[in-house]
Amino acid sequence: MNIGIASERAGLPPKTIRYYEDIGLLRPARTDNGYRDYSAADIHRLRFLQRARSLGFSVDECRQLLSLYRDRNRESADVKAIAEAKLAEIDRKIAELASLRHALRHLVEHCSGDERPDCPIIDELAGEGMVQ
Amino acid sequence: MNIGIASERAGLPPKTIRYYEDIGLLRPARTDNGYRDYSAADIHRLRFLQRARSLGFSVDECRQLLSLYRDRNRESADVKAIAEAKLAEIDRKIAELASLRHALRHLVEHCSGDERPDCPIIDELAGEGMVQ
DNA sequence: CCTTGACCTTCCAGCAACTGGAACCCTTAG
DNA sequence: CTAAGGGTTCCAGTTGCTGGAAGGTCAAGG
Repeated sequence: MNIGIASERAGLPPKTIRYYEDIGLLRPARTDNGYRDYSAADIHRLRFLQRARSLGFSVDECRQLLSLYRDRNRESADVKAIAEAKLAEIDRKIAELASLRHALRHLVEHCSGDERPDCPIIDELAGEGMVQ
Repeated sequence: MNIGIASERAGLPPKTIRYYEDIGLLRPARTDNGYRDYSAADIHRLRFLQRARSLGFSVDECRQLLSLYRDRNRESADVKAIAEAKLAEIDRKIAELASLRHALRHLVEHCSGDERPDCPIIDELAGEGMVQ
């Protein structure tokens, strides 16, 4: 199966698929003319990657998850640990964004947003504002 | 004032300050020996950048804000527009992370996390799970 | 048989926003 | 005189792709 079809089936752009091969996430066969030739198992692997990436796992975490996937003797705790670490990371990011949002919202609410030059947002950025 | 002191005063690493100069965000004087020489105004500018960056503005948005800062005839609406766009972007990111968190949380809760190999997280990633 | 177009290949560069490191210069204290 | 602790430049690497150039391959149509 050529990369175009694989791309459709996996829901990933061809460029991304080649990139994943470059960094060693999969190694499809080649036909005589040098074209990549994807098997059903390759597609499976690509879909696995697509799902894991869209769940926020880094490429390196995907690598770990793939090797756990192939390991018939894995302990589910190993997988859970990765997922939980990712969950904690997502929580941290959400908290950070929420606090950012809070500060920015405060500034925006105090700015008249008209044709006059007085602007509490600029004042705050310049270090003269009332928000710490 | 040397870059080390400027770094302390501005709360930015020297590397970052040099980088900001590289991309044209400021242009400090130089002393005879070639060292950068920061004025009080330079420090002010650096602190402005530090605050704006930590509020989530991109370097390019910082550039716009800086030019609005220097423009005595600016309209506060211009600044407010940038801040509001950033706020909307933050909201989008939070929503995306929240949905990610939801999906991941669901998976983690269904994984026993013990020494057995059965793992709903892996199953889902492999496309055999019950979560869409 | 030739061409056209849609594929495919490789490699190189660039995005954002720094960060690390090498190789070197300047200044000052012991 | 030397060593430490500044400073300088430039190059490379980070993450996860993405765009583009230059060229090979293949099937269909004139």
